[in-house]
Order: sequence, then C-alpha cells, then structure tokens
Amino acid sequence: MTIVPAAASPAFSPLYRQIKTLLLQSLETGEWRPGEAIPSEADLAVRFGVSQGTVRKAIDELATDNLVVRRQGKGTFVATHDDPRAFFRFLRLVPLAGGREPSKSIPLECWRAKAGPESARMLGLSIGDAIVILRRLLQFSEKPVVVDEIYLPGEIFGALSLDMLTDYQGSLYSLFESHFGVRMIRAEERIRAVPADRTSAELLGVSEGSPLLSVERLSFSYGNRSVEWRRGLYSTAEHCYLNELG
Amino acid sequence: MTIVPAAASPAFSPLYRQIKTLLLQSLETGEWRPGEAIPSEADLAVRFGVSQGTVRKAIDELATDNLVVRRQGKGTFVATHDDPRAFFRFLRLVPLAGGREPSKSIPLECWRAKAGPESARMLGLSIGDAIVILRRLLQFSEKPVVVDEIYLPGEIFGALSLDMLTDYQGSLYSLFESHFGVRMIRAEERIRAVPADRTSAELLGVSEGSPLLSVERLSFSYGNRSVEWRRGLYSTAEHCYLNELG
DNA sequence: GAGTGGTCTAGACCACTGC
DNA sequence: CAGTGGTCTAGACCACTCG
Repeated sequence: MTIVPAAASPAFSPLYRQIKTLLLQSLETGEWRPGEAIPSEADLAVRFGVSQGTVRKAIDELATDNLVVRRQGKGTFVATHDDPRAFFRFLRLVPLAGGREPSKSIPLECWRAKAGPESARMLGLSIGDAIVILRRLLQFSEKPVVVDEIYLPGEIFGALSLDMLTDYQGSLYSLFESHFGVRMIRAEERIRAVPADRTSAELLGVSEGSPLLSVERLSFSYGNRSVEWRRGLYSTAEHCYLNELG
Repeated sequence: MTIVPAAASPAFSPLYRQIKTLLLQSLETGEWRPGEAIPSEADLAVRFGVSQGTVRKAIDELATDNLVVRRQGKGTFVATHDDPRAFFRFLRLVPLAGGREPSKSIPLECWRAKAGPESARMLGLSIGDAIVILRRLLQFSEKPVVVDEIYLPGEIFGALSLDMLTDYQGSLYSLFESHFGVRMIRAEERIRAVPADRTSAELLGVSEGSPLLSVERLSFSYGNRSVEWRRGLYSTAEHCYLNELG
C-alpha cells in the first residue's frame, strides 16, 4: 500500500481521497456487503495508518455519495436498495394531489435478445451481444401509471426470468442487488414528451396519441459502469415528475 | 450572542450549525452581497469566539447549499447568478445531440394583475394581491424551444417592465438579484406531458396538440420564501430535460 | 459501561493566489 | 512575500445504542 502524505505535487491527491478509493474498492469487491456494517472509524484509522479524522472525511464523502449510511451509536453501513427509504431515490413520480400511494410492479414479459446499435452503445456492449429485455407495468393505487422497457446486459442478468420477478417482493434494484450482485449507485434521466403509441395507451388506459412523459434512464454501478438502460412512459394525468433544484 | 457549547440536551444544536445560522443571517440581510468575499475563516473564528475548524464546517454546509463559493488562495464568495456557470443550475434542458448551444431569452409581454387562487397559493399571497406576469420565449441556436409564463409578487417586482428585460444582458435570476435584491436559492419543478395549445404551438413552431413538456417551477429565496412561480412549455423535438439521480 | 459516530479544539503544514 | 482556503493530526468530550 502506497499512501503518500498528501505532499509532493503534480496530480496531488489528498490522503482522505486515497483512503476513499481504498474503501470504494472494498465496497466494490464485496468485502462488506449491502446492509452490513463496515469497520469502525478507529479500526480503519489503524488499518490505514492515518488519523481518525482523515478516515472520517473519506467516509463523509461516501455518505454524501449515498454509498454508505452512518448511524450514530451503531456504526456505518453499506447502503442497500432493500431499505424502503431508498425506493423513491430513483423514482421521482408523485401524485398531483400530494401524499403517498401504494405502488405495485407487474412484470409483463422478459426475453433474451441481441443488442442493437442503441442498447449496445448505452450499455457499453458490442452489437449482437446477449441482452435481456424486461417489460413491466407500474401501478399506483391499483391504477396503471408507468410502462417500462428495461435493457440489461445478458452476461450479468442471463438468469433473469419472469417467475423470479413475479415472486420477488421489493424493488427491482433490490432484486438486482441480492440476486445478481449489482448495486446501482447513480443514474441519468432524459425526459421528453411523446405521443402514446397503441399498446402503451391501452396498458395505461389513455387514448392513443395523448401526451406521455418519456423517461430514458441510464443507470451506473461502481466505476461508472452502465448496467441498465430503460425507457419508461409515464402517464401524467394524476401524477407528475418531481425534481428538486438545489 | 448566545452560543451554547453544543452540550446540554433537548433540541441540541451543534455549534457549527449555530454559526451557520448567523452566517445565513448576514447573507440574508446583505451584510455581504452577491459576488463579494466574506471574511476569512480566521476572522470569523475570532468574531464568533470559536475555532477555525468550527467556522470551516459551517461554511462547508453553506458551500454545499450553493450559497457560497470557496476559492482556494482567494477567499469565500457569496454565490451569484451573474456567474455564467450558474446558468444551467436551474435550466436542465440540453440538446439531444449533445454539446452546448447559444441561447437567447425574448421577452414577449409583461403586465400587472391580481393574484388568482393558484398564484396566490403558490406565492404565499392573498387572492387579489398585486402580481406581475411575464411571458417570454427561450431560443436555442435561433430556434424557439421554451415558452415561459412567470408569476411574481407585485410588492417586490412592481417595477419590472418589458424594456428593462429587453435591455438586460444576462439571466433573469441575475436581473432579479441585481435590480430587486432577490436571490433564488432553491426550486422545485413538477413535470408533466401536455398537448400544445394554439398559441404555444405557434410560438414553438409545432403543430397544435403535439406533446410538450409542462414544467412548473416554484422558486425559493432565503427562509424558504417562495418568490416566483412559473410554467414553461418545452418543445422536446430536439432537446430533452436532463436529470441526474444521485 | 463499552463501543460507535459526532463535535470541538489547537496547532502544524501544504497549495494556491496575488502583490 | 503575506493571506487565503485545504489537509492532517492528536486528543478531549458529547450523544446515541445496546447488552
């Protein structure tokens, strides 16, 4: 282990960032799994041969990156999509009326295919590589609101099946995490307004051609690796996409 | 000044947060104006009778809240909307093709009115209070992309006029800041898909009824005071609304 | 009470800016 | 060079959780 005391110069990286990188590696390789506690700050300070304050600053950044959750008196835990509080981190849809609604995910189809130009580019694959495609419906208060089409690299998600999805309780990302060892940590969404096509209109209970939100999401795991691309069509008759601008 | 050393208990607030509150007050009252430097950390430490580390932590939070910008070697500066880098903080529209485009704001109309139920509720006014309404067009690469209708409290923005807007170089929020002493620090956007009405369709050069993004924005100044409500219709033929999910 | 994260301090030194 | 923010340390003490 080569830790430079933040001196020297060109391309200088402070100590706490080097520590952060080391912690990131341990997270990525699964030394500590989602939901588990990582070692205490004091332990890590000894392990890396730095002061507790330096470890602390590294963990602070991991916490603001949502990779880790601190709990005073208990410890620091690897973030997990199992936590119900994480549910709305990636789904920005809220009822127009306000409040929260019971939601339900209904898998429709799941099949294997070969990557076309677009999905290959998005997922960092070559054209023709194996992919898995999933279609599903999202309901709020028993009413259909979103149709999603989700593209996944076959190499990782080859074992995904409709049964698996139907049986599973919890969010999709929670399933990805527990069954495929893939943790989503960041995503980009590109939003446009489009007319409803025939089949989506039927699924969502709106008339063909009526305006829908098209939300394309590219999700990333560790190391900025894109591991999911999806396109959702949102009915905004009774819901809207809520975004906070800081 | 009553600074409690972060001891005692119920409703305990750490020292650095008390310092943050004091700094916030100085920002709000305009003791330091947008673009100016605030006193050095050492000076503030003396002024408040705490250690530099504590002041530092308070400023850290102000910096992550985008209220203040740190520049190593120079000082800490009150954030300003004049800074061109701040332009895309509130406008999340990007070209589908990627890259940046020259943009231009074209004021269309500006008139005085009385607050209706909706604008009163949004702006925290009573029905019938004076408001100012502004309509404008946003172009990218000479092509119209957004029509905005902006509602402002008359008490603050009574002096706003079309001439003022036409003459002004820079963003709207930059003008609000320099001419009206109002700094926007946060906003919420609610996004839906709607069919284009006749006049918006003409302005945006799309056909009536074609899908547009409806972006309703409520903007807040210090103390969570809502001081602007606007509704924008975005043509997403060649642009999309980009959102990063952390 | 032991163990964890959270706060606060005082002081040393580094990196960057501008005179 | 002086002045600024940025890093790092060592140590004290507080707040919270759990057995």
